[in-house]
Amino acid sequence: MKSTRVSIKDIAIKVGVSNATVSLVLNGKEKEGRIRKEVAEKVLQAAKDLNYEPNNFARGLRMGHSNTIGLILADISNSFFANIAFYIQEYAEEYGYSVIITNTNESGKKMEKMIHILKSRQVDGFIIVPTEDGEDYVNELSKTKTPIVLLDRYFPNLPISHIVVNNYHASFNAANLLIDSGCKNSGLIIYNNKLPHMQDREKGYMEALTKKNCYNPALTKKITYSNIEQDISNAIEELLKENPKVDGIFFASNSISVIGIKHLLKLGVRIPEDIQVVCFDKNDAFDFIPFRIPYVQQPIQEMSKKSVEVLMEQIKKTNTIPTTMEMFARLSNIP
Amino acid sequence: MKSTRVSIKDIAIKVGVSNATVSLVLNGKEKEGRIRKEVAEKVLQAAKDLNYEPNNFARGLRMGHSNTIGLILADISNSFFANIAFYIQEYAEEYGYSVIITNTNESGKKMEKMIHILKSRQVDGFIIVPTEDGEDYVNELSKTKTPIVLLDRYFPNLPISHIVVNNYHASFNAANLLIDSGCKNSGLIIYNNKLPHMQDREKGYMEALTKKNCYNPALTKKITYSNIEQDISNAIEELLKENPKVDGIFFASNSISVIGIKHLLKLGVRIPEDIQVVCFDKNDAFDFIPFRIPYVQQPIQEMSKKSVEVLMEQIKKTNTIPTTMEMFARLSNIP
DNA sequence: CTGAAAGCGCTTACAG
DNA sequence: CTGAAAGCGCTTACAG
Repeated sequence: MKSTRVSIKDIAIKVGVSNATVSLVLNGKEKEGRIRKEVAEKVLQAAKDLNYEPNNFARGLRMGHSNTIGLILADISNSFFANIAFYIQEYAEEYGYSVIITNTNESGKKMEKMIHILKSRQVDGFIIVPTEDGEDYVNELSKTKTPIVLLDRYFPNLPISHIVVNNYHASFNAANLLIDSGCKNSGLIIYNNKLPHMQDREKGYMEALTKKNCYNPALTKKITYSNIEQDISNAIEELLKENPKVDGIFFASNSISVIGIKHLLKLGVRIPEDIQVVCFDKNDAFDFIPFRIPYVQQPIQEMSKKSVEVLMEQIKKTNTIPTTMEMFARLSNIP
Repeated sequence: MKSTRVSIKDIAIKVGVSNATVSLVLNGKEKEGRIRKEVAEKVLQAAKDLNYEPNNFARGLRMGHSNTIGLILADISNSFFANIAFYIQEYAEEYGYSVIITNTNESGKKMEKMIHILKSRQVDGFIIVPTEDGEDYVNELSKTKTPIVLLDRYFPNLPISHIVVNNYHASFNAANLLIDSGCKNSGLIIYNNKLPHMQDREKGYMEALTKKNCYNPALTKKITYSNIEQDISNAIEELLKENPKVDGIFFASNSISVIGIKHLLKLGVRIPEDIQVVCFDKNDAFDFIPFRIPYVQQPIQEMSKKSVEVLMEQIKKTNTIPTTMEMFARLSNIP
């Protein structure tokens, strides 16, 4: 079913002026073209009467840009990223940009595919939460001089703008909260991921405990995203069986937290009496528990806002050097 | 920063053939054009070497379609809709379509704006979860013969395809579950929304209770989306204060459930000992509670799949009559 | 088997 | 103050 489209030409004919005049008026450039007021008003009226909608393809083809940014998320079902998507859309709109949201499920191959789809759709820039195995694709993309901002994660070897949280600092504080609350045998459940954002979380945790002489490497459990439920279940059981004295756990991501707490509760572990828990990122489900679970609160709104700002700067200017921004997270919901 | 674009022409020059030949090869139409194999291979190789990416604007302008569908959601932060977005994207991809996801926050004005944005981006069709006050905008849009599928909600007066759940039936069953579990004084917390999907939920609940002679209109509390937290808090307090015998509550939507349960727990109400609860839609947070909460499980994946299928049919064919599809939800997680 | 050419709907430098 | 015309990059009917 093809809808009958009204073009600039139709308006021009109806009003009895040229395409150029209509285009000028419709784009609010009456002054530049010094169009007479009466003409401008007639054009506007005709556009309304005919129910004119501009054709973005023609415009984009001519102008060479789309006023669209491509957002590549690693896991849209994760509420942390869902929130990011929401805010990025809000801020992009302020600049007159739309956002095409795509999802990779932490797969590099899927990321490559999404990059292609978005490129062919002529997005003016990318905001990417890259996957662990996606460095080459991001690098390839950046070689084409496309504006890119990496969000939440980054590749240390690529000179590409990125907005991240100081993960080391956040984890360091989270670990200290456990220690200060009396935990002598804290465990960590974290992704087996070589990207610095995850490495930093592990390092922050490790160094905090080491400083207080209570770091035990056996209590750090690495899990994979692709087998998250089973891996966490195993990790927790190992932690409890091998080390019956475990009295604290730091869950190093949003999805790990949700699944981790679920398993603890299922096993009848009392939080915080038996085991104290600190999480990375907030989750709505925390409201369902009759006790407070402290968490690392990332400045999601600020991060989203900045990523749009930095991207816009890159899109507008011809030559920008990469902008790196590190934000600080703070502990929240401390009992 | 404008990236240097490679066009079909560049390939044509490099290989020494015409634009037409390149285009034919690139679109896999060698046979139609009966291009020689050697030429085709050369073209393909050159495209690779030059890192060619097709320009969707030019293609869309010429072809008159975008291979993109616009998805208008009422509340992207609601996991029910977030899931729908995920599945629709997956299924659309199978047809070679991309999805632009937008959000209205239950505002009709915002919906109007999103329709305009998506139209100007030449989407080939719309999948819309409409807002209560959005009937006129949807009606206006449908007059332009644009393919539309309404999802989850619909307007009874508009002859537009829609995929919904049989809400009456689902609520009827949910109410009966409360009754069968021994509830004599059930309450309902539901949106004050005149759209049939919500009306049906109320009606199903009401009629189930009426049949068993235990319907008490005072125990039905209407709340608004815009003031959801406060309204639910008030509704629950009223329910408990005015009717100390309340022994069951049906929360008629996903977001109502989450907030409602949170408030019940905060007030120290024991579920299900003091009050039994049934919810519309599943929520991850349910996993955090050491008891089972039954819920109406909508076939999200099927609904998403069907909405894409129906939309594709409308896009492909010139004249289709509206398709209405009602699916059945079932009660899940019954203790 | 392949090329030349028109045209999709815009915007903009240029001419008047 | 306004119009005629070129051109963005593609696809396709037509001619050869």
